[in-house]
Amino acid sequence: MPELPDVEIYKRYLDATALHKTITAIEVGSAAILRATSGRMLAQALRGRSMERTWRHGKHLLAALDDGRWLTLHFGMTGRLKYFKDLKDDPAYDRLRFDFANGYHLAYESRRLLGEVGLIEDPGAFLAARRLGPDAMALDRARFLERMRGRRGQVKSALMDQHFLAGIGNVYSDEILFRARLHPKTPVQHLDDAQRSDLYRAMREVLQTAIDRGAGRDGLADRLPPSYLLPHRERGAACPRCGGEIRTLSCAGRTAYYCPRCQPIAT
DNA sequence: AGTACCACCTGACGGC
DNA sequence: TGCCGTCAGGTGGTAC
Repeated sequence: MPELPDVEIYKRYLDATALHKTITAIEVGSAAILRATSGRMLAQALRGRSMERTWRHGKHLLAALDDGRWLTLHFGMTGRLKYFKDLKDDPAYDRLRFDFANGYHLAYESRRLLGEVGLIEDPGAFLAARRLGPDAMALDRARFLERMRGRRGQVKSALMDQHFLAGIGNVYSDEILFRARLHPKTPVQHLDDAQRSDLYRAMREVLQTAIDRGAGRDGLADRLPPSYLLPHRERGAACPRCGGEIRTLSCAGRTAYYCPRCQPIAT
């Protein structure tokens, strides 16, 4: 479930491995992840190029090529990156493989084909076309509160709405609401100033902690503080705060996990 | 503007 | 054993 912290880790991984290396070829394992481009177009555009720097906005990872164009990577639900030397280490579900002049390879892996890789000219236009909201970690408190002022509906829906805020999905929104002690269905318009500030603080704390503890790699739940909901995010588990039973409900078409005692419904 | 629902996709899992 | 429905969840489209 690559959300903002996971994609941030992928960004750092790409920065540490694949930057400034000449691309000699690409191998398209599944054209389904290429929407607006084709394997042939992509191969032609990338051959001889290198990625020079990266940018993350929400769940999107953008890589600037040395000719001014940009590669866009979105990971859907199951996407990740793997840098490796020996082709026998090529992961299953490798959908797009970059081959570099140094003999190494970078695989864009995705079991379910819900992600997307593309080639664009202008990152600003790309983000605007998708009507993405500001990145959740790049947003200061004043701007967060300002956006919240015009918002109605369930607080969990707001956190997950990429047009409102970019980067938060189902899993981290549960954690943020748990830490802020807010019921997922609390109407935004019923939150007072103190609650909105708490929500902002919880959002930053959760996203930063997940980044610091190495999101995007297996076993994150074991590395998070035991007081977090994520290690206990399953039906029937005990709330790490009050010992009550973690419950689920349906919100914005997703399954939300929460503690009914710590996160009472506020109306 | 916000919500509900569907589709996309693949693998895991429980029921029978 | 093996078939089948359901679920996982990010996104985008549609209808209301």
